[in-house]
Amino acid sequence: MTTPAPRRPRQDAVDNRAGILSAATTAIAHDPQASIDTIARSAGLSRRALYGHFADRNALVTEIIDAGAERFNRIALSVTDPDAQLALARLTSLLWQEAAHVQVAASIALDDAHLASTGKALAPLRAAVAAILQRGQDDNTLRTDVDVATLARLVEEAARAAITRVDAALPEARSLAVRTTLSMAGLSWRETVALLEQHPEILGDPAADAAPATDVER
Amino acid sequence: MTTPAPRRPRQDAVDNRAGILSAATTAIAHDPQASIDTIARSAGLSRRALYGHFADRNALVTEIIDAGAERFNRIALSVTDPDAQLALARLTSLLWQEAAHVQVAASIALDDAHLASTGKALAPLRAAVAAILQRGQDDNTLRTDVDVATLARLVEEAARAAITRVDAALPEARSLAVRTTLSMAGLSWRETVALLEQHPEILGDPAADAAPATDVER
DNA sequence: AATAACTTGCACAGTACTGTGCAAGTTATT
DNA sequence: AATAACTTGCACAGTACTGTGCAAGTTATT
Repeated sequence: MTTPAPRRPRQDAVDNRAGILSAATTAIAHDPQASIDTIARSAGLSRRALYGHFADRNALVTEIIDAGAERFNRIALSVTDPDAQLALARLTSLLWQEAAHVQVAASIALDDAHLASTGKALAPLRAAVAAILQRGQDDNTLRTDVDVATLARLVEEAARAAITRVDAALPEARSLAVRTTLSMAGLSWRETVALLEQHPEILGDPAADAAPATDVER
Repeated sequence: MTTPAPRRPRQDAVDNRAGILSAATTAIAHDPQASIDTIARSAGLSRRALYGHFADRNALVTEIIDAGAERFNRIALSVTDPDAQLALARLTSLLWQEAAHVQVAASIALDDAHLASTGKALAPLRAAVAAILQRGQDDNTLRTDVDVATLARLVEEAARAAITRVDAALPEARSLAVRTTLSMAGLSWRETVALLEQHPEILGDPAADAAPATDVER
């Protein structure tokens, strides 16, 4: 006998799998301990069907973490401003756009059960942040009263607070996240406001082209 | 028949009750979902005995929240500096001393199950913080690019981050908590360092009376 | 010394899950 | 139209708890 026809997965199954991941992302962002039943039902499936797509809860959570982490790490690599203040501002602004996924990371990252795997997945992002902060300390554009490792943690927490504890629907939410992060990095609020006025493209304002002194490479 | 002799509780029972509260404070700070068994055993008692002192898990948690909140609220009332920057610095410094209790509050406050009761208990503290921030915005000594309510949340999160995410055993932990809070309130890190140099008593350093210009950088 | 107060250990009922097996259905693909 | 792939619903075993009752033991207080 030959190999049994290797048919590829049915389209509805592919969609359902994606639906589960999406539902789980939302549900877990809301409550890291959301039950399998809650997730399955909010994806329009039975609990039993979910186990046809994921071996167990951990497999599902791991896949969400990895997917989210990959987006973050990709963003981190895309930020290349030599100026540390600008780099930190741009990174925060870009990450904010991924708010839904960031919230998952924020929730799971605080969950002891997955601390280790989350940490590994986010390593590139954290390395990028540490590099930016180190650069800023070296040329004295960011605070030097805290060592880089501690500063990285504080900046991460500040960003997390701004993203998870402020209504993302507010028009100034994104700007607030950026200003919060820069505050934690040592700038006064006036410096931060001035910086963002000089670089309106950081906040992705489409009507910001006509701004006075915009001269940043693309 | 007369009333059955109203004897007061035995000393060992009083001690055990206090021991449970103390063990629960520590355990819950570490993990808000710590089980009754874990708490009872770490207090050196059986799970069954704990139920002799508290009706259920909620009664225990409520008592911890209320006790912690009372300490915080008392501290908040004791801070009377007219200068908003100083007031915020002193408040943070004093609260930091209650680290163990702060950590419980930090953990429980993030726990949806007790969000409401924690909020009610901490209302006086939050009102005091809001008053300080409002004062600082009125006389332009704190940032005015964020409304008071949002700023209060961000400052609270910054303090929480500095207290829970940094090793409290480090000698500079307390100073760090204060600097973090002031950063979030809009000051640059240099302004913060200067403020603390001018008011060494805020950090409660006993040998800081004569200190002219202690270098904070390392 | 007497005794009320307290603690322990065990059994038990209840809750809220996770993960698996299986038969009976439904649906996409060939 | 045939069929492999998928989903459902149900039953079941297992885990990790919470909270209660009760008998037997221990300890502080009178």
